[in-house]
Formats: sequence, C-alpha cells, structure tokens
Amino acid sequence: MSDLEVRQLRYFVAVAEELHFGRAAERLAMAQPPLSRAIRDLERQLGVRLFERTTRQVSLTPAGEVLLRDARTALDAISAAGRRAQQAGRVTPALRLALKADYDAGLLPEILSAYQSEAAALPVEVRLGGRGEQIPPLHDGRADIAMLPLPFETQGLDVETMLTEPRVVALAANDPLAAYTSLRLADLRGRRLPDGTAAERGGLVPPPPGWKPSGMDIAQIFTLIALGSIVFYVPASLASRQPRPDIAYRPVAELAPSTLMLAWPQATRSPAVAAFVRVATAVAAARYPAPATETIDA
Amino acid sequence: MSDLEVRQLRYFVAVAEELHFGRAAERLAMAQPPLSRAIRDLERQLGVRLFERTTRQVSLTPAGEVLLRDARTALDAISAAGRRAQQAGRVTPALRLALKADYDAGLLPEILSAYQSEAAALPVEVRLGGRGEQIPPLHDGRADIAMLPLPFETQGLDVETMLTEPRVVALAANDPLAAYTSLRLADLRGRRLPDGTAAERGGLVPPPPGWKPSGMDIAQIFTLIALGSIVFYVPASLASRQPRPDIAYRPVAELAPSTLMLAWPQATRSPAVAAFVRVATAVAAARYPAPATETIDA
DNA sequence: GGTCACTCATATCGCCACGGTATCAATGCC
DNA sequence: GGCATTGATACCGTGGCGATATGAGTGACC
Repeated sequence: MSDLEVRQLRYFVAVAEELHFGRAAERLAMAQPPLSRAIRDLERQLGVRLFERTTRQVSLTPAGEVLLRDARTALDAISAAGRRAQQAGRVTPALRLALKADYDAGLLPEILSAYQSEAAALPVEVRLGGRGEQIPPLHDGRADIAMLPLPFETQGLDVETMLTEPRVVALAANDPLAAYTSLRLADLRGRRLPDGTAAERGGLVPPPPGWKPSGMDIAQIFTLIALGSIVFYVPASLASRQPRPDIAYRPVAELAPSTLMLAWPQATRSPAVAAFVRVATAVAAARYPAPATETIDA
Repeated sequence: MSDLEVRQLRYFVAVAEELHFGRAAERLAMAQPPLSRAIRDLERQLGVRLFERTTRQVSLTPAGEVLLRDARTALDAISAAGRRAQQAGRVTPALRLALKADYDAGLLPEILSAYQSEAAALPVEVRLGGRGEQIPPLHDGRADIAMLPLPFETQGLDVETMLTEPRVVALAANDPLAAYTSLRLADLRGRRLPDGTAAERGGLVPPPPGWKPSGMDIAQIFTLIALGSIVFYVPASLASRQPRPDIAYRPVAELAPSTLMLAWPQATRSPAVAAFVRVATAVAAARYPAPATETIDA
C-alpha cells in the first residue's frame, strides 16, 4: 500500500475537527467538492471508512479516531523536520526556549545569565507561548526546549522537574472570602475559573478533547478577577511578583501544588540543550528549597 | 513556510542514504534529473543547503544530518498513521506481535495460551522479524507490540523487561576451544561474529550508521558456525533448545547477559496491549527466577 | 596534459492529478 | 410539502512532476 500524502492528512484532520465538510473546506481555503472527493479517495486507499456521514451529520468512526490522533503527530513530525533543518542551517544557531509568560517563577533572568557562561551555550531566543497554546511548540520543531507548569502533553518528550511550589487563589480584594487569611477548596464552590470550569475542582482538569483555548491573556484574566467575575489559581511565586491592590491572594488548603518543568524532544542530542537543563535545574534548586521527592511506581 | 511533502522527504532520504543521485534515482524508480531538481527545490524551500556536492562527491551538511534523522521519523509516523487506521478498521481486530525468531526463550506458547484467557485478549498475529530487520516494526505501525532482546532503538517506545539470562558462545564442535568447559572473552580473539565484528568485543556493539543487515537467517548462521567460519553469541535458553551434534555451546566469562524486552508505542492506550504486557511479564517471572534489579540513575 | 568516463545540472515537453464551477440528491425543519 | 442545508457527482482547466536530451565540471589514466 502506498504511503499517505501530507495533503490527505491535512484534509482529514480539518474534516475530523470540524465534522463538517463545508467549514473544513473553508478552513482549508478550497471548495467543498474536491475535499469530499479527497476524503472518499483516502477511505478507498486505506480500505477503511473514516466518517459516518448523512447529509446532516458527520461523525468519526473508530478508525477515524485512531487516524486523527496519528495524523496529528505525523503532521507535527513533518513540520518538525522542516523547522529543525532550517534551524540547523542557520549561520548563527540559537537555543529556542518556549515558556508560558509569567510562569518562570522569576528565575528566567538568573538562568539566562548563568547559562551564558556555559561552554556549550548558544544565544537564547525566547518564544513566549502566552495562554493561547496549551501544548508546547516542541512537537512541531518551533522550540528546542520549554519551561512550563504541569500538566501538559509529555508524549515524546523528556522532562525534568525544576521546582514545586504551592498555588494560591487570586480573587477580588473586595470578595468576602478575602477577609479570611486561608481558605479551603469547598469555600470556592460556585466560582468559575477563566476556562469556565468549576473552581472547587482545583483547576488541573485536563482540557476535554476539541477544547478551544479561551485566548485570554493574563492581563485580561486579572481584570476579570478584580471585577469579581472569576477566580484564578496561580503559583505562589507569580502572586508575589504581581501585587495589585484590587486583587488578593490567599492560600487554599487541598490545592495541588504547581510543578514547573523543563521539557525537550526525546531525540535531542544537543549539548546546548543539555547545558540549559543543567543550569536551569541548578538555579531552581538553589533558589527554591528542594522538597522531598517521592517516586511513584505504577 | 509551507509544509514539506512526503515525496520530498522520501527523495531526500534516498539521496542522503546513497550519497549518489543516480543510485538514489534508481532506488526510487525514476530518472536522475527530476530528482536533482526536487532536491534543489527542497533546499530553496527551506533556505538551507542539505548536500555539499561536486560532480564527483555528494555529502551531507550538518543541516542535512538533522533532516535525515527527522525525515525518517516523520516518514515512519506517516506510515504508522495509515497502517494503524487500517488496523483499527478491521472487522476482526487482532494484536500484531513482532518478535525475533527463536529469541522468545521458549515462552511464546505459554504466553499465548495464558493471554487467550484474558478478558481483553484479541487474536494474536505473530510477525516474525527474522534477522533482517534490526529495528522493530513498531515505529511504522506494522506491529502493536514487540518481544525482542536488547539493544534496540527505544525512541518513542515504552519498554518492560521480561527476563535477563546469560549468553553463551556457539562454536563448531570440533573447534579447539570446545575442549574447555568455560571460556573467557579474550580466548575468542580473532574470531568473527556473523555481522563481521570482532568476537572479543562481546557482540553488543550498536550497528554503525548506514549499516546494511547481513540478511543471514539463523539456519545459515548455524551452518557457518558448524563449519568453523564464525562464532555466535546466543541466550542460554536458545542454546538449550537448539542442540546440534556439530555445534558446542560454552559459557563465556565477562559476556554481558541478554535481556528480553517487551516494547510498544508510547501512545498506545489499547487494553489488549496492556493485558499482553501483564501476562507476558508474569509468565516470564514464573519461569525464570527474577534477578535482583538494579536501578541506574544518570 | 589531453582524452575519456562519470556524475550532477539545465532545458524542454507532455501528462495527469488536483482544484474549481455547476448541479444533483438526500434529509431535517417549519 | 416546500425550502434550506449539506454532502456527492460530473466535467473542465491548469500547474506540477517526471521523462528525454544535453550541457558542464572533475578526477583518472596513459
């Protein structure tokens, strides 16, 4: 059986995500008929039905579910191949560091300056991921290493823990709960987090499949917090570096701590990445007391 | 930048492996000029030189080395997507088990029969890998789980140890060394293994890049052993199940033991695979005494 | 040092695969 | 029952890809 084409995978993923041929075609900037034909040909080529479709409803078959997952990783692998080759061909190579804005626990300047005195150091390009992208851009080759809090998709990545610190709740300064010095999860019943989930669930629920990121940045979130519309869980270090008179931070019992991780593709052999991992973990260990580590065997 | 095409990756890999446009074109069943043009367009598209070429010599640039590695994994990911979707669409799903012939330590029948009484069990299709393929066909979706001895490429795989057992040397019965009941590695100086490497190196050296498997199957190898042309290292269990009057098996001090592993793609969620891992490790633990496990931290 | 063989690059042509437009067919809704 | 919606089919035009023919540079051998 001949190999699939990138075009077929892109088309399939678009239809599988939209579950609507017209919208998928629009997203792909093409007309609907050739898209329908391409999907039909793909199904013929594989000998497998990928969609159940009536004229009113499109849904994935089990084989389609499998292909959706694998097609995404394959497309990522293709993009990664291209981008990494481009990166490797640059006359002035660089270490592309992805991080979620404001989630570096204040360590970034110190890490960067310590890293620059390493023998294997390269100039660092910081890619701020913002809150838009849930998943680090490591899978498709846009970054060489990422620094971001759990949980995230670790598939195909090597990871290392930098630090674990408690999370606190950020709420409006005039919120009745701000009168207490310490809260419990149950106190937050009925409150909503920025992503719409119930606050008492602790805010670490994985996003449901098909989840669209809200796109709010941290400034927008903090404005909504000050208005009392939502509450938000943040690492303690972030709270101490974002003091605002209209927002109160309170510890919450039973709230799972936040773990800041380093992650990089498993296949990397780059000494620049290895040196960064070494420096970053050392800086984190020096600035934050190491908690007793527990190893969990399944 | 637009995505790469499967065709471009296939062409690039062919040229990168042959380091010769004419032979690569032949392998791809096409003429040489369009291949040259395709590579040139690929380099233009990426903005990166991938080959250094004179009219007499073709070699990879550093960027080309990077792309070769990533292109192979991307092509595997594409093949895997197609094959897994086909597999998922079968009316009678099956568990495709890959193993290196004769390296199952005699456990296969017992494992298979125990597995069939599992609730999550599927019919098992055994794919015998022979000695031709060094790397398990898990990466490209031809198998769901593999049973094979270390070392192999574990990139992107989850692995579990089944058992560790000593290896012995197989040599001609009329070999002078067969007179001894036990040997040392140094005694085997000057002997050759089937892959051509020096016997005293212990036979676990990783294949050099660009290595072509010899293609000899175990029968051919044993014939050569009986003739005294080569020696061979095999797990003790294999030796006891292949008694031949013209071949002697002798323990060798300092010879690293053989470890039989289970491996499967990290992304698998299949209960059929999980059940197989559980059953296979249980059978192995029951039949072979568990050695003291050592955890090695880097 | 000149000729030859080898190998990669360029030029030009032809075909077919893929996308566009027009239209049909089926289904749910008011 | 008519209408809007949505996926499928029919047909056509074009651009990308591969084949053939040929050029150009380089190492080898006498």
